Amino acid sequence: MKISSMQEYGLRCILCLAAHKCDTPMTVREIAEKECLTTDYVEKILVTLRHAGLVKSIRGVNGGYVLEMPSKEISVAKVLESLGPVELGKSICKRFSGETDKCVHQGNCSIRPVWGVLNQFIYKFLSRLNLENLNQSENELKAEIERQCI
Amino acid sequence: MKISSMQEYGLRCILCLAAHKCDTPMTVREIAEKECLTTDYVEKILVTLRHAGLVKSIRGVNGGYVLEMPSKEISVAKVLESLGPVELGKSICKRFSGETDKCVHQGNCSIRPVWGVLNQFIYKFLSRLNLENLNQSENELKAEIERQCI
DNA sequence: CGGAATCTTGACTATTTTATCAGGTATTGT
DNA sequence: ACAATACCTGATAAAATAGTCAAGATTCCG
Repeated sequence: MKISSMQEYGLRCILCLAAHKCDTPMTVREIAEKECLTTDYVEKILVTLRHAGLVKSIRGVNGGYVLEMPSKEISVAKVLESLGPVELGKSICKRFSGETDKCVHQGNCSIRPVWGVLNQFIYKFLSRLNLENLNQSENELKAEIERQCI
Repeated sequence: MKISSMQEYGLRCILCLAAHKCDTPMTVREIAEKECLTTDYVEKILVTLRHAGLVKSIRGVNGGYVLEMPSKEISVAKVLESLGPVELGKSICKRFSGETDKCVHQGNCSIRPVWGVLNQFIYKFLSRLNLENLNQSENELKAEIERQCI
């Protein structure tokens, strides 16, 4: 059970933009240096985020990337979704091994509700969190989440 | 965000064993047929489950696999854990990209609590569920989970 | 005993996901 | 205009995951 590295790194990159207070856009190189990633990889991630409408690019000298909207309006769920699937069991029930072209449990699958409930919780949780929330110290955030969610 | 196919298929296979009421063990072939997987793949999965002490094998003619303990005592969490990681962000904070040998956010990572809370919820939830619970119709289970968990 | 049924193992191949590379295109400042 | 800066794109390489194959070991039964 894991998130893809694109999702994790993408979240970090966009968080970089959210934390960047200056008016000037942030270049790919700056983000890459901050996160210790290669510029090529950061590039790729940002292109995906741009296609999802979460960041926008400014070309030319002094160009770079900025958030498309205020950090408060960008939920973690949106960021992760744009970089890959967020639901847990979804892909499995669509991939089938060899012999049949539909899930053996089509009619009655007792595993489905397990993923269902988890997905619902995960999605709700990630939708409530936005980049502004994440833009505070680890301890503050932890406290806030625990107060709010448990 | 996804579970590995080994985890999904492994859960299905051990669920097969749990649902198998006869005294005789179930052969790899029978499980494979029921789940529409190849015998080789089922084999591989069962070996893993055996190493985790969740099933035991009986060799020779009339052999096969049986649960190592009553289905009530086997939690879904244990099954999934034995087949791969269950925690979400764990592997990411240990994999690093290229340039440094430790996480850039070591000291103060606001993403960590996000995975932390999710992991805690997921783990609790999957620990409460056992194979006996799953061994009922989709609708019954769904009702039970929703009553209990939300 | 001897062979059929069944598990056991490890190496191998295929597919998907990650990450890099290199060459291209757009924009801006001077 | 033009050179510098920075985004854009598609091909390719590397690594991880998924799935297959083949030969071996163990047990049962006649």
